[in-house]
Amino acid sequence: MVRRVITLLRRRGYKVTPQRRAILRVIVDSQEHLTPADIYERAHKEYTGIGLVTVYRTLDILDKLGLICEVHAEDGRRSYLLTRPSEHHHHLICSDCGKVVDFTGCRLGELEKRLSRETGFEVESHLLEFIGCCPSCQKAAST
Amino acid sequence: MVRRVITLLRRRGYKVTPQRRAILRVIVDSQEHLTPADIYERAHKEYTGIGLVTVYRTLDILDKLGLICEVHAEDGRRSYLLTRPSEHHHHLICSDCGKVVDFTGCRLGELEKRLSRETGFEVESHLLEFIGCCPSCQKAAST
DNA sequence: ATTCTAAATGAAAATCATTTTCATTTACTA
DNA sequence: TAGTAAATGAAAATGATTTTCATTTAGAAT
Repeated sequence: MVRRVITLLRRRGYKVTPQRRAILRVIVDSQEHLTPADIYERAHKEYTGIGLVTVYRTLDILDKLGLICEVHAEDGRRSYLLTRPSEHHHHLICSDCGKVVDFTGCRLGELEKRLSRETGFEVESHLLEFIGCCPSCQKAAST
Repeated sequence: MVRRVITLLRRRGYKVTPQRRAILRVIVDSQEHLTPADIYERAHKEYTGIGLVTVYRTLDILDKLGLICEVHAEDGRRSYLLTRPSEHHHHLICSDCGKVVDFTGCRLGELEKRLSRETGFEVESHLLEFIGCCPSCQKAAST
């Protein structure tokens, strides 16, 4: 996984630095969505010589290459998640603990067509997120 | 419209100040989505003795009461729009000029049920935004 | 009408995430 | 192995939002 991304980076003319490796490893190893600060904290343990700025810059690149994707947190902060090879997907976010579950199959093509027809917009993309309470937080809440 | 909101504010125990009236009038008079700074600027013309902080605070209240709703801008800034009485609606946002068009009828109930079944989440709400290019920006772009 | 009090306000400072700057270092090409 | 453009880190800048706190005020109570 990391190897795949590294190859892609090189092919696109980006240099592969220890910082970028560390950041990548953190993202790949985690199944959660992480804020830049989270990633910094973890990567820093592995490779001390790394700055938060570099994390931001690397995340920008990875995002641009479509290797990670941004999650809109409710408070406006951003966080990132590794893009699954399945491409087009959306998030189901727990409003309590922040856990993120991916899903695909949004079936919004029909709606998109309708909107184009009715408004004249040329639709480029969409953002779909469900907010809810995950099973373990439901359990915790009922205690 | 403004009157309706003012009544609601009073009923909920909020005081009706000239600042709040000015902010309300700005929001009701505008069909666009406005950032807190936009609202401040306009309200300030009408009622000079108003601060940006008060705008933020008032927007928080109006949002909490469901009278306005937040729009996720792509750059992470927020902006607000009067909630139409039609309730549940979503946005179609022009990536070029930022124009926002509301729409209803998202038909996500089916998907929501599927997600609940598959993940055990208790879905509370969802966020759906389409990003695209509005007719006038399309025209401008082809010039 | 006047008094009273909790709520609301504004100015300034604090926060906090993110971006920019710039001098230094480094990955990779030739 | 040397040369160069890209990458880095530290610090400063930015910009939106929030907090603090002393002062004012809306609206209830008298």
